[in-house]
Amino acid sequence: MLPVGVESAAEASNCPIRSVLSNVTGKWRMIILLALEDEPKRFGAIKRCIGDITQRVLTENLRALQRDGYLTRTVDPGPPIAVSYGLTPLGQDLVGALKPLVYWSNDQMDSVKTARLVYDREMREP
Amino acid sequence: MLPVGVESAAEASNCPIRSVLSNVTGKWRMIILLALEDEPKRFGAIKRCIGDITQRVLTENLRALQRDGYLTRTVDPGPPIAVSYGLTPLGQDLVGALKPLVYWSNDQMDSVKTARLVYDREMREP
DNA sequence: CAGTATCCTTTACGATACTG
DNA sequence: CAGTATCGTAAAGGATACTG
Repeated sequence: MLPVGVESAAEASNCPIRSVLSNVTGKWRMIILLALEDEPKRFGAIKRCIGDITQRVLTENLRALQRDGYLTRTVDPGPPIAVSYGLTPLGQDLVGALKPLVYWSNDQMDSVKTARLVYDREMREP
Repeated sequence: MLPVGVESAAEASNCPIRSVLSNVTGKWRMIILLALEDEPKRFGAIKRCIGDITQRVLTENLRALQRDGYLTRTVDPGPPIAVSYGLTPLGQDLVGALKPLVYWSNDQMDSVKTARLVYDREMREP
């Protein structure tokens, strides 16, 4: 396996997990990427598709994904203005690598929830 | 693909990404799981292996991973006390699903860093 | 429609000291 | 050795209002 440790702060930028993967994790980024899997979508469509994300946070996360090269941003000045976001080839590749993990999460959701119940019960009173 | 949207807060607990995967992401959890891939390790060994994590944060994240059923915690009361952490079968399975993504991050690290440079240059002055 | 701007709360993390 | 306790900082996110 690849090494997971670093000895200096400078070295952390050479760690793929710290420099690449940590930027895809977080609460919303995987969800946004998956929302664009099938076809490009406009800002409002992405927001409605996800449901529980605010406009400000969606904008912020779209920018970060665009910066890392996963998304394209296409502006059709209207009026009304229409901005469309789509996966780049790199983004499509990432989603491909991400999907096994998403399916795994779906398959093991019950196991994880059960584990939490057990832990919370056993740890409450010794 | 699985749906990524929710319409209520209660519904979010049925979303595998929100309820399972989001708990594995974050700055340290994948790194900790990978550090235990080959064999169980004691607390101090994990800390040395990762390098740039504090004792408090390591404890916190180990607890969370244990709670979700990915880690076992075995205490050998000393003195001196020795606490060993290892992957459960569920945890091993998760690491298996995680590795393709880690290798992908390693392979595409340069692409991502280049994308960031391009974005930062182009967005500085229009 | 697709953002910004502002304000506020929560969460994660870092640093350090102390303990069975 | 493997924590816990305390304190402070920084990043992420939520709510709401405003704009070209």
